[in-house]
Amino acid sequence: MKIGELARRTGVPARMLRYYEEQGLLSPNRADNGYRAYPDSAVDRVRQIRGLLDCGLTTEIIRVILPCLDGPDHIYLLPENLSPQTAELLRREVERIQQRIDCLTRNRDAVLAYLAAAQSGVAPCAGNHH
Amino acid sequence: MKIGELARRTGVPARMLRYYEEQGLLSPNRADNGYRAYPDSAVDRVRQIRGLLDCGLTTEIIRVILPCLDGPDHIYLLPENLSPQTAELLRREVERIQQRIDCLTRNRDAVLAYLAAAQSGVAPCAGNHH
DNA sequence: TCAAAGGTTCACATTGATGTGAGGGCAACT
DNA sequence: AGTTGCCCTCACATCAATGTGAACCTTTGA
Repeated sequence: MKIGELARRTGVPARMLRYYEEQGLLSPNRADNGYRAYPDSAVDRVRQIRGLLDCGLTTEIIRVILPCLDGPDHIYLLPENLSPQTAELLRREVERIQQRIDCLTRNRDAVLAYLAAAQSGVAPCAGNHH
Repeated sequence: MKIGELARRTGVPARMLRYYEEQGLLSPNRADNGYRAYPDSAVDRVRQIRGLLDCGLTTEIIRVILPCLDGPDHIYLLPENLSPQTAELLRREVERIQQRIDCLTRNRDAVLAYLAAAQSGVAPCAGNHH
């Protein structure tokens, strides 16, 4: 598929798709005319990228962890693909992801608790003095 | 405590503490000489802010959810503090936080699976062809 | 008293992710 | 053929978060 359709199907501006390519996150083929040709799988991949970006990961980090997401099925674990350094980097990144999950979970629960308290009419000093 | 100590204790540069104040996330008192005076609780608050920033939230959103984090104990739910619009905004934000959690969890698991597969020597098509 | 350390404001620079537009080629349809 | 729409590259602008430094005042300690 061409860039416009991918943009439509993902909601991500074509400008960003080109940017992600520049950052090494996408590698579309080129048609004879120079147009980018994306496989169908690109839709999911772009969604992955956007999700991770929204979670505060940088393109640099995403580039490292993206190869892990092609499913653990057809892994092609060349030693140069997963050097000990890369593995260590990945472990560290999992650590940081876990911290983010914990942080978000804590804050989600706090906000939910706040909303619940508010909704159950625990409004002490103003508003509903009947 | 003064800004330098808060910076030391949180690892956040003083510049950023002033910026967070400008964004309405911190409101230190001022001493007679004009120096900012932070309460001890500021340490935790700054950690909250940093955590949420790292998770991709903006200062604008953090400003909205920060009041929820002072513990559901001493909530002072004035109606102007939690208007229906604010409540709705909070619910929507919880939604987005949940999406982030899901995304991070999925990706964490994928990376872990990848690492596990790599470590258990499942390197199919290259490297160890004996 | 003098110097060093740390505080203040103000302002400009940078970085990463994005917006926007110019200038030009390719493709499809009337 | 000409128009419309999509693609290309290149470049400059923007925005939020952050770095950096100047110019100046306050506290601290030799």
